[in-house]
Amino acid sequence: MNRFERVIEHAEQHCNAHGARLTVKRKQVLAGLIQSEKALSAYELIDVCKEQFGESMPAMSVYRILEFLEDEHLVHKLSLANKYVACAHISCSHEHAVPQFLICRQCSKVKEIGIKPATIDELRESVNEAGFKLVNTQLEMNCLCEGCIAQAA
Amino acid sequence: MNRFERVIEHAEQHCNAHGARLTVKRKQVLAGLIQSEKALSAYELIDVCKEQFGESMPAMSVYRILEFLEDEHLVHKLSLANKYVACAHISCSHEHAVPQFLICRQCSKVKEIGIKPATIDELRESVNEAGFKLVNTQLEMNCLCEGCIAQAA
DNA sequence: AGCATAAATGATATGTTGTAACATATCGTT
DNA sequence: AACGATATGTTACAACATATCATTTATGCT
Repeated sequence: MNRFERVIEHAEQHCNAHGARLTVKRKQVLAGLIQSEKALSAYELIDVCKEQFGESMPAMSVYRILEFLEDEHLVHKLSLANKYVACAHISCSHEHAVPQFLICRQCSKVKEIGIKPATIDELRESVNEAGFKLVNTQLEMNCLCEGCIAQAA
Repeated sequence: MNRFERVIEHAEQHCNAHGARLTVKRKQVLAGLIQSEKALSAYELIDVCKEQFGESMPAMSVYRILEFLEDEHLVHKLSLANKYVACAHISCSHEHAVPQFLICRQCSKVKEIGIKPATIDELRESVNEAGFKLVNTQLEMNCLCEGCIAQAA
């Protein structure tokens, strides 16, 4: 069983564990995201599904499915780019912290990282000083990835 | 001269200083943003301009003007919310650092803050460790503002 | 002033992202 | 089989954004 299959397997077990159903369509959308290895817009995902599974996939369905997958923490929405990316830790057993995302503006490759809690605390402190409260600590940052840096040089 | 007029005055001088033209339309768009005191979408801004100046303002013009105002650092685009906000420091004389934004998800009020350079450095360090490079340090964070927190309580 | 040029705006069309509302299909239970 | 609950399909449209070409307005030059 390769890495991809293991991740899907994990996702399935995760859903089964609390009565959520990872249906065929949902599995296709998740698979499309995982295999593309980068952030995709909902409409790009439609194209990927068409290519890979020959199935028409209405926009509405994709959005609904993405919402389901988000609720299951299998997918993250990147508001900064209006794109969606598979969670990098589907097959990890440990509890997940709220992640931070580095988004390559050139190629949409995404790295999901965990910033040091101390740094996050400092950020939260700055926010509190301004009289606001963070609703979550999901940070999204516009970056360039290694590959695109090398290419630019 | 009230605060609003002073800011517009500053914006005008800023543009004149390097041959950029703060035309009537551009001034209206900027004024609309400043007076609303929160982030507005381009289309909300069209409505504001219609109300305040009775002028029709095609979407295309608003986007062009927003782009101009961004280039002049008079306006910031908030990608997290697809909205635009007037720079909070138009009438400051000091050099501007790249700002960070706290966006109230309830009411679109925005606070422009400067996070401690040390914290930003730590963030950048985390990004570098992941093999990425920040293209800028404009952070946008989903928050609740004081007013909306009070209301929710 | 008159003219050439560039900058700004207008007008129209279209692309992209996302949702509302209602219809149909599928699954699980009794 | 009948029912309720969940999932998906269909259509239409709202909201956000850009492309392209025409027209108008400002500016510099002779």
